[in-house]
Amino acid sequence: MDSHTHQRIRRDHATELAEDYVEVIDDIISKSGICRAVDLVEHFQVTHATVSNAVGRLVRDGFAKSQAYQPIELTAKGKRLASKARYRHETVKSFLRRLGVSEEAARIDSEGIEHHVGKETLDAMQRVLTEGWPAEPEAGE
Amino acid sequence: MDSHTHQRIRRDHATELAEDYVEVIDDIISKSGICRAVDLVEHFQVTHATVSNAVGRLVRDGFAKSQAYQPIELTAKGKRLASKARYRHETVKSFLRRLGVSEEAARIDSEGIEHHVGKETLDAMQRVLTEGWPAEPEAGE
DNA sequence: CGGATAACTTAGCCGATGCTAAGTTAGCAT
DNA sequence: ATGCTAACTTAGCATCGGCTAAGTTATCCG
Repeated sequence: MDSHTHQRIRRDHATELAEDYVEVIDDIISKSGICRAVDLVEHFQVTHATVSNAVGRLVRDGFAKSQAYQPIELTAKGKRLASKARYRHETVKSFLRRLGVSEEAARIDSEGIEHHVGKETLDAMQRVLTEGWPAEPEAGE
Repeated sequence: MDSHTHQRIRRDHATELAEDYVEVIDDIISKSGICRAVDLVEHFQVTHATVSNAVGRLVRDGFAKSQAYQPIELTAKGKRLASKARYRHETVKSFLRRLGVSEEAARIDSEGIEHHVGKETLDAMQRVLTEGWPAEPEAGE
């Protein structure tokens, strides 16, 4: 295992929460028009203070815009991240369903897995969804 | 998405580093007889101080034993966690290889994914490795 | 045996992500 | 219009996982 792997994992962790947030914010805006902090409080089951901090980081990093006591909006950059995250998330979840995993387990595991799936793996999963399983390496039993 | 999912993900994160550490410690002990902090420094590409803190948490949580300036050992609990982690890790990596992902990408992605794979998903991956792909849902196109 | 050097620990810092408690603002209802 | 309540922010704290810098211990070599 090379020396860069763990550094990549640490870097992934740093953006995970941002991805989760923008994905959920985008979702809530699609469904109900606006996204308030209280919606995120409910969704993530954390306190208002935690959401306030997290949204502050999103704004600082250019993913969201917000004025005090006003609904949260995404920047273009935030929307791009959201749709990338959603694509990965849905691909992983559909793939797990296709693998035979239950809806419940696929929902839970895809949340955790989506942030660690590189392009190659994602493409392989997508290929299964559109073209079926790859060939067996041997004459199968 | 239910309210417990993100709490589970947060809980997973808390044990991720412990899993990575015990897995690597166990590995190094298998290969060279003893595991020193400096081996972990090299492996994870972090400083001695970071390793010292991390090992302190492992000891505190009952996964490892260590005396100052002495090699690190695993407790029975630590060894159990290590072999669980290794099994998951290898299953995920082999599964990705079978999916057609390159050795390099499988190695990297399996590192991140292994911590988020529940029993059901793990079993499904294992089944593919031993029995081949599941049936297609429809008459394929 | 006595140093030099490598290995390790400790102290103190930072940022991320969580919390509680307390203060502020917005918005509705009377 | 005033006041209540819900929504939000701010302050201050903890833990984790990084870091640097400085101190301590072990070990090996001459």
